Amino acid sequence: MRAPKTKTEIRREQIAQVALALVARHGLRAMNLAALAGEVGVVPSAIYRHYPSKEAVLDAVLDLIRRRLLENVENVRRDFISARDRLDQLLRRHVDMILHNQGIPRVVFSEEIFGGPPTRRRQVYQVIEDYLDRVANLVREGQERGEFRPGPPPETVARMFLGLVQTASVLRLMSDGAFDAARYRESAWELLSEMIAAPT
Amino acid sequence: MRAPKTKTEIRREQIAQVALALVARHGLRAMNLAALAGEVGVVPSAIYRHYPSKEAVLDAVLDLIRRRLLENVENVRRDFISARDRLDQLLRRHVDMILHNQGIPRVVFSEEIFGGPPTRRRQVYQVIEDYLDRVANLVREGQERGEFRPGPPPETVARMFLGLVQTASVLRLMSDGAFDAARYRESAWELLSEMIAAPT
DNA sequence: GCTTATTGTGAACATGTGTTCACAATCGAC
DNA sequence: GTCGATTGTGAACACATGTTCACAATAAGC
Repeated sequence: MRAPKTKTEIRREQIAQVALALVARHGLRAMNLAALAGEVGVVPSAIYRHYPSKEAVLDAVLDLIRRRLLENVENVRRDFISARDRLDQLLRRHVDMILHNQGIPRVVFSEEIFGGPPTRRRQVYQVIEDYLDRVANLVREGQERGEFRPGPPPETVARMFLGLVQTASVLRLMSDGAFDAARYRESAWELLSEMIAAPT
Repeated sequence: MRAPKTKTEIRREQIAQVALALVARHGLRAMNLAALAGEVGVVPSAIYRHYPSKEAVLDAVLDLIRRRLLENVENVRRDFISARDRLDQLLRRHVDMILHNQGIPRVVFSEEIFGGPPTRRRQVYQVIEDYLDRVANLVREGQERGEFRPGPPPETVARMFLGLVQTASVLRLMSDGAFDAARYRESAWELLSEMIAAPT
């Protein structure tokens, strides 16, 4: 049973997506060439027709993640006006995304990232910083409009925001899904939004 | 150059500590038997005189981490009275500990934990839950004493507390030490403590 | 339809790493 | 000091995994 020949652009995309899905289900370690090729329906050496190395596949996966993260911010900007709504919805979507695709935190916090070449670490750090910047901007705008009180540094709030997602995803992963991430998000957001809100 | 014979209890302890240090410096992947044995000053197969497997060494490392984490809570309880001081100091010490020994987050969030046998994941989850319980208790006591306002659920506050540490440690790791974790802790704690404080 | 570039295959190779085992050195009890 | 138990050594093994390469099948251009 030979796999049908497919144009390399399409295969590249397919491989990246399958890779992300693999990581989501069983961790980065499960993203080995045997499993990856198997899931694609191809033999391991065929991967090298489309990527020069496994490292390159990982890069593609990281790019996939980057795009999805920043896309969330843009969508929220488009769909909502008030800073509070935007943050609320962004948190909601970010947590949802991570619950449905645990590959993202698994990749971002993985050994291969920390232990790998410094280039990759910087690359991932850049993605996170980008994301943090945009969240901080949402906060800053809210302060300028008088929705939020001016005291809290937007960068700090953005990082605490990220902390909520991190905690939710780690506890979820650790507890085998038993941890109720949605409820935690709700409860924590109530406190966080109250913390930054303008006094009534 | 033959290594001196050492009683197994001492070697066991030594191996666990060296293992944790190795992870701290270069990630869990660096904790392989070659490096581990080399650092101990022994040949790889000698490790098996003291541990039945590498898995068992990891277990010992986890136990080391568990002890250090809970020890922090106890010390803070002993040294301070007010709930606010206790939380402040605990956060301070926890962040310090992680900055000085990044092996801890590296182990706790690593692939080997998530991907390994469910037993180990539950074991780590238990440690985190224990820790969260104790932090929640500090918060609860503060509320009962009137130091903190009664609204915020102690469990949520405890998880947000953990989120601060997580974010600090991840950003620190990612940025190659450039991220100023101490300043973030300070800034975030100011917001968090204000959030839970009793109205003046 | 023929040619050429592209994609897929299977086998082999290199490497890193956990583990076992027979043997040697050393320590402790008597 | 002798003897048995404990600890350390070196070599070999098993296994997973990334990678290469010669060859086969297929798609695309003319």
